[in-house]
Amino acid sequence: MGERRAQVLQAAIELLDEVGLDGLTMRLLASRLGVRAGALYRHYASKQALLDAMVAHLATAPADAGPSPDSPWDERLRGVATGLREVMLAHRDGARLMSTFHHPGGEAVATFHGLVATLAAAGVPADTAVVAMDTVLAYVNGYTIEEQAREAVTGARTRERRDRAFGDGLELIIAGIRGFAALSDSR
Amino acid sequence: MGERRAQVLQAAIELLDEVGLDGLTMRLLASRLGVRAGALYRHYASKQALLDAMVAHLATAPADAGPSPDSPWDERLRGVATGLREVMLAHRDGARLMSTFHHPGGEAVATFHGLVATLAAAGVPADTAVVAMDTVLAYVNGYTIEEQAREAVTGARTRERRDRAFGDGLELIIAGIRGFAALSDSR
DNA sequence: ACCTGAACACCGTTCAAGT
DNA sequence: ACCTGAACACCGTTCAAGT
Repeated sequence: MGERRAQVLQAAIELLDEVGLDGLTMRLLASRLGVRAGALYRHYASKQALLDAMVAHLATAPADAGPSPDSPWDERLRGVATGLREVMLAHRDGARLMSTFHHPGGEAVATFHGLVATLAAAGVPADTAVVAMDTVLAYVNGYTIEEQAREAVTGARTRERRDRAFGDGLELIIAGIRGFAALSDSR
Repeated sequence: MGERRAQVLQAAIELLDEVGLDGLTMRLLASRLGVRAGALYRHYASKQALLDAMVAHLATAPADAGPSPDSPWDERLRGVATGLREVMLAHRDGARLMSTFHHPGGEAVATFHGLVATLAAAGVPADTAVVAMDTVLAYVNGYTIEEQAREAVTGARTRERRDRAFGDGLELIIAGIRGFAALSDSR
């Protein structure tokens, strides 16, 4: 059934990479599919619904391939953070697309809670574990949105340099989490 | 000379609070001023130029009133971070507006370097100080963008709760900076 | 100096009607 | 099931011409 629907979604993602989020137009997308704009509304109720579907699809991409679930919490946290950034960087304006509207897609909630549980098991108090996750996610979103915004204007900065800068900030936050954990450990 | 120009800018900011960034239209703005859309282009070369002017104006708002420049670095850092969030929260879609395009407006660069210098003077190695600032700014941007995005959809969460969550994450990062500083201190 | 009128090249969305 | 044609109510932007 949702055969054509999937084709529309894929074409939309390809078009995103070509023209960016602002250039992504129902009319242009329709012309790529050899169809008039109105026809798209048979498959998606609105442009917003299509964008939501794109986010959902990109978020369930290669997913993790991160460290195994029984690795130490800091390694798992690094895996989630860099994985999330990777997903965002995989497509033009990916960070802006994903951050603008994400009622966190089900599976994301699961890994979130799983990681919070891991932190808690590793000695981080439960509420601090939640703060830690929220902080890391805000950092990743903020860093990557800026990264892609710059990219569009004044290129420069190799991927290597950006990876290092991102990792440095992440280590800073991890060190903070460790400090909090140690603090409540020795009470 | 730039008399009318300032009126246009102010009307644009008021309209932003009323209708949000997506509702802010050259035609609607013009009608608020009792004028046709084309007339606005005598004062701003494009909508983008007007948005840039809005960012510049909002960024130089109440500014800081933060702790004095000879306070300890962590207090100053808290001041800058909460001040930045405050500026963004002061207007509807403020975070999105400011993050989308900010070639950092001159004065912001100054406080940035000043704070890096303060961190360095407090024993943080110079390069770690830069990482610390970048991390804090990414965190503030990421946190506030999400905060305002949620606000538009599913209200809830009192201002108090949001302030506390923001502050908790900030303390986590500050703890991380402290750890880095102590690490290189004792080498 | 500032504005109008009118146009140009676009948008998202709807809906009868076709195949 | 899927698409066309055509419309509706919008956009940003330009530019002669008016005062």
